[in-house]
Amino acid sequence: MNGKNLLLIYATLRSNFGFQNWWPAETNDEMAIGAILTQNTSWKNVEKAIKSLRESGLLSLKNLSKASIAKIRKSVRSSGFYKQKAERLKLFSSYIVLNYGSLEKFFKKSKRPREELLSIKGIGKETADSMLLYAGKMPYFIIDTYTVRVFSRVFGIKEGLAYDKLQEKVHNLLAGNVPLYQDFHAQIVELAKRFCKKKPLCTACPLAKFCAYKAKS
DNA sequence: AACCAGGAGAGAG
DNA sequence: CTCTCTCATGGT
Repeated sequence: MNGKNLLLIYATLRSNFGFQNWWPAETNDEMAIGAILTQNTSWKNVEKAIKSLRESGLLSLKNLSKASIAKIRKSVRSSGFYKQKAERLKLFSSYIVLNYGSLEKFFKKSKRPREELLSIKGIGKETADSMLLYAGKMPYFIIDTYTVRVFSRVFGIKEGLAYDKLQEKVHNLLAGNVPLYQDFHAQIVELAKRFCKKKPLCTACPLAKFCAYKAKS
């Protein structure tokens, strides 16, 4: 794995799938809310929850921070883990609103935004990096389960490689390119959904000719 | 009808 | 530090 073949992988994905235009959100608040709701959950189920939040006027951190847990729960039930997620939305929104007033001010003023997000209960590395990359426009490459699976198969790196180490590796190879980080992650998700499953579809995979992993037929 | 989805936290060893 | 368990709805 080096900068050159990493870019080749991206170029190949992009030419196959086209620009993905992630994250599908109208506002930064909506983006951050979606990041919490999609934890180990399919995006389709998240969309229903977001729609319900919008109809209840809860699709902003300010309103979420003022809403009751019971009301939030009703809107986010379709996204699964709804009790946890209602609490997480409440905690996160309250933290941002009380300490900074808005998400935009948080990104602008926080000295160590990633560490600060990680200190909030319910915000882990992937959720934090998603918010930083797509809402904050900051260069944090997201390492999700798909990224680990795709990179381990394509480049032969071990699946156990820790989040921060793999992220550091990518950061060193693709220095601070926000639009690239954004679309690359989206492309990886698209590839994983279509081809790089547990039962892989390598024969049809656009990365087959570069990939270290070969399916047993 | 088992399996998985754009994870995180807590506890055990 | 690395497993393992829990949280839970909805689509295939």
